[in-house]
Amino acid sequence: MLSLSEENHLKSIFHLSINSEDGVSTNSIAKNLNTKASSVTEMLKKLNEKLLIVYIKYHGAQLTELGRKTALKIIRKHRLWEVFLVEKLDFKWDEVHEVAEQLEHIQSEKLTNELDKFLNFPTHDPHGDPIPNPAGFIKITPKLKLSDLGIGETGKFIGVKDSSSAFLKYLDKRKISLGCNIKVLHQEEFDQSLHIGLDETNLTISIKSASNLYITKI
Amino acid sequence: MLSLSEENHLKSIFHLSINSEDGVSTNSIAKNLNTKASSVTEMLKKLNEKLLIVYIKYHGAQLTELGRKTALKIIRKHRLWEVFLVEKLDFKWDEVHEVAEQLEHIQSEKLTNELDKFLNFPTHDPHGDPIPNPAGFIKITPKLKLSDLGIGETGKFIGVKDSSSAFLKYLDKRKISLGCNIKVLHQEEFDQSLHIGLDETNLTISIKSASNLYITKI
DNA sequence: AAAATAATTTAGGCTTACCTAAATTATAAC
DNA sequence: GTTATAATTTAGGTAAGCCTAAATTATTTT
Repeated sequence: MLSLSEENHLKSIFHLSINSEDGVSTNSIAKNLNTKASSVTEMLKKLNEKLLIVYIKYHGAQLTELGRKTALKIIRKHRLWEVFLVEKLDFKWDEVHEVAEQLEHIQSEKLTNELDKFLNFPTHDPHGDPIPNPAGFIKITPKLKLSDLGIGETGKFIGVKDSSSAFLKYLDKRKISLGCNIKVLHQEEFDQSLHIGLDETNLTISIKSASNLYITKI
Repeated sequence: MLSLSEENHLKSIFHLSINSEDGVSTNSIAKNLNTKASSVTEMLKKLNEKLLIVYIKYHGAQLTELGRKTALKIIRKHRLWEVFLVEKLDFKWDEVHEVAEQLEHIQSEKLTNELDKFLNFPTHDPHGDPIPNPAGFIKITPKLKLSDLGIGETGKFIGVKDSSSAFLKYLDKRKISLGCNIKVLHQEEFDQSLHIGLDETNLTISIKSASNLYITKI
């Protein structure tokens, strides 16, 4: 079993890996975790010993397959809890992170899988990020925005990019809620604003708003 | 903010206080937490400093009002999570404890109170123990068993004493589930078994089973 | 390519929360 | 009320996870 700090380092390396082909640097991890480089070095040695990363002195760290799976299991929990908080406990999308950071470390496979079932096996968290399966498998697809759709296409609303309270209120007022289907009906030439069709109503949103909505094609 | 270990010590002292008028002994806490007396002594000094307990060398510890409230807030979380696990995630009553031990340490008042609301403000956990309110207030009432009711009285089923899997299956089969109302219709003189009325059906249960069911009078 | 700068690691400390063994105090037995 | 026993505390040590400052290695500049 991994310590809280080990888990956090793994997660950090995973997230930082996405935008970097080779090893993740000591400094970037330190910045990410709000800690010092020397502390990170220590931890990298330990994770290397445990075969979770490959660490070469002065050349950063890379996750092994085991490390990747382990990180994704933690991320799975994080994202499931985020869905729970938003869908069941009325948290706003910008309030969930801090709590999910704690909940992701709870150790109980049964808990995680039952939660998954209870939430009806969600595929994405409220920020539009995909939820790994129990084995730590994830299908990486580029995040699609509503503004990426062509006329006539339909997308399922899975998350927001900017989760400012102003934007969330904007969505609330227009009854645009997580999971609803949005069809792009027409685009204004003048300002690129989009006419969209929701379950019941049609409405117009700015291109700026549209590029703030993550969707999956249907 | 308290550390995990501080929280566990407080909780332990609270539970051990119930069956002892004066201070809780160092040894009993050590036994309860699976740790050594010397470690407990250290912690008692610290909790005393923080005004959570009154600790007198060689004479054990007693919770202060602050310590009691603090302990009860942790216990509130523990019991709410137990309800969640049983009611929403299909955990059995004997599977919840280990997970609730972890969940009780999550820090977020919003989370706790939203969970409470989501669960519809339950008054008791699946073991029949009362759930403190957000301020850490609890009404201590002796645990009432179904076997304590008189003929004609009705109780709400709030928990079990022995949560062996055999007994839980017994309840399942008879559709006796948490929260249902049970009316005592008649008692056999021969073996003291009870005829009881459930929401829909009537049935007979042994006195042994009846004394294993915690209820609140209605 | 040497020098300057930046990144990283090492060395050595600190705190928390444990531990064992020895010393001290309380309690029970006589 | 001593004495034996049990409970508790103190002293001193360990591991994890953090830190600062100094030393080392990489990288960038010139």
